[in-house]
Amino acid sequence: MSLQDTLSNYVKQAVKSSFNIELESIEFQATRKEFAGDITVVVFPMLRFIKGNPVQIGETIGQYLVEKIADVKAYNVVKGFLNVEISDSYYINFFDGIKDEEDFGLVQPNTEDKAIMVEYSSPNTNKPLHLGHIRNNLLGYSVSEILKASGKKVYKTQIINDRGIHICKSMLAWEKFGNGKTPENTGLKGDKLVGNYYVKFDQEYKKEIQDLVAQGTDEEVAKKSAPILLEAQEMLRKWESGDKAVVTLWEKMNGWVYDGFDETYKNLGVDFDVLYYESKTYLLGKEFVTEGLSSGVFHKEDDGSVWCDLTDEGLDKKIVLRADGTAVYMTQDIGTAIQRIKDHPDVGGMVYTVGNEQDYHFQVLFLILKKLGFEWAKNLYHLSYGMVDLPSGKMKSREGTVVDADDLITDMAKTAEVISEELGKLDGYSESEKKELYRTIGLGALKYYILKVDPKKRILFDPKESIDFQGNTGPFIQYTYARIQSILRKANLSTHVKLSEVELTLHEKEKELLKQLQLFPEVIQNAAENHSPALIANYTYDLVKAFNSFYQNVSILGADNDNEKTFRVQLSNTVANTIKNAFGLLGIQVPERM
RNA sequence: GGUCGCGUAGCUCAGUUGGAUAGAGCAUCUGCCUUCUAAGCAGACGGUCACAGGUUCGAAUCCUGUCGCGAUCACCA
Repeated sequence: MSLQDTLSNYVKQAVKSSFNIELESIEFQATRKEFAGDITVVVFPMLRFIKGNPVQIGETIGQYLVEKIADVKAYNVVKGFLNVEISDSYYINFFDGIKDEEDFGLVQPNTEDKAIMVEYSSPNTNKPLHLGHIRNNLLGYSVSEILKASGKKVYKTQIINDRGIHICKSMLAWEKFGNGKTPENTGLKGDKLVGNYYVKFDQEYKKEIQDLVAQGTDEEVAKKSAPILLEAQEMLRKWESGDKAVVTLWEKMNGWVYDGFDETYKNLGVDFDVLYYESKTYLLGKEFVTEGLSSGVFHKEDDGSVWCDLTDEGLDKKIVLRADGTAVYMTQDIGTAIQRIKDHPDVGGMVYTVGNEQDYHFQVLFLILKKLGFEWAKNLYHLSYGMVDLPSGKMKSREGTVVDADDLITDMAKTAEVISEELGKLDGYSESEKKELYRTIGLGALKYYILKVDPKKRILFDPKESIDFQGNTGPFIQYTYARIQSILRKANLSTHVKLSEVELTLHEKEKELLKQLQLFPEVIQNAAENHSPALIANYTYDLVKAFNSFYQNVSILGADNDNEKTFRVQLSNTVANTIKNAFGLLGIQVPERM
């Protein structure tokens, strides 16, 4: 039983015996630094039930706790706050329990529980990944890992948007202007090559509009009648009817893009368990529209289009099938969701990592699925995140104002290299070791920078200002981990002392560290419930701050006696493991030296 | 205009179920490298928690309104 539960029980008993009142719950908080004590019972909420002076009530409870609980050393009351001091032995016992647990805080997946499917990335196959995708990927991957660590089975998935007019645009431009260029004969990454033709299409399209306008055509008409656009639309029709040549081209170019994406995913350190392709799912969902029609969830307009009326829920009407009977985005998403559950019957809920511009879409989608009567529909969560904007405004791939994912990763490694060279700590390492290290540090900086902020908030990214490596950053935490490894290398950890059987007085800083460590399992559960890697990042930073303060002010290797030394080395080791576990949840590696 | 989200130090961000005097980093300034890695530590400076009401023992946090920023309101995806 946790300390808080124990205390809670005894506080209730104290109130029962002194005031003859049954309290349902007790409020706790960490004691502020300026007061003596470790944990604080807030008396104010009890005033609702107990009439009296909060200080007096606090005193009464405090006395009871000291008498009944061995680990409660002392107490003091300030206004309505009962500060309770916990004995060192409690912390030492706790530490004895976890110090050999490599996986402290992480829970094995419970196979009884329903699994969760997490969708993220979901790119279009006509252009390379950019900074916005990086945020998406890091969030989705990290939330998956956090859910796993909280005891859930997780499937990582994505829906690849491999069809549609935008794909045809790059295909058409390649056919017209590509001159047979391939990733092989140009050395270009496949997604980059294809992306170039998407930009090329847009340039041609704009040129044609200009020409038409110059000839006296109305601009709006020109936008719709530019020959290259008509050609692209024709290509889409051919694709949909299964035209051999078009489909072959489509397969070839998508293949290039997938190779490019795979490389980026690998560099980013993310992966997927199961893939869905829009080309295979876009026709799904229609049968459920029919079903929804008969059950009255949907209704048909005179022109044949099918709608879902959500005005009772405070939302609008939403179209679920076009008048010509073809599927829209919503139809496809309904179908895909149902298909996923069919394919994976153990899944009981899904998380969609998609930008906040689609908040409304997912609100409607979830509601429709609920109305269609699916049990799992109540366990759907839209992990909505803010855009990553540049100082110049939005990123637009067509206009080339994007921060490319691959370039950014390379730049980060380069910055790590410059800083490392300045500090000159890596002398004696081979070039390949150094290179690997720069990558780890650069990626650590990038990932932490993105994940430490609340997903809901939009991020302003200034490419001119490089991401920091000092302070609340990934490299700072990685650095602390590397330093602990250095301690462990120099200390001989062979002595296995059971700390609870040894006389040991805790230093103030050590106690702070232990308190911080204790929180880790709780933080993981919290992060899983809130789908927020930021909680893990900020926790890790606090832990590292506490360790650094300890490290700087307390000699670890030069302790007064062997027991003290063993304890401090073990404590450092446990902190290192916790950092590693926490960073694992963020997908960040920790280097042994740096 | 309707709906949703955000607004905390000069900048970037934390702030648990409403709790004590609002917390970090960057930047600026002061100390600390002959001791386990100074990508560090200790400290100083910096706040009308956008604004105005309300709820209560107590509000950055909950409610209402106003302002600012963003997103969204397609038979696009």
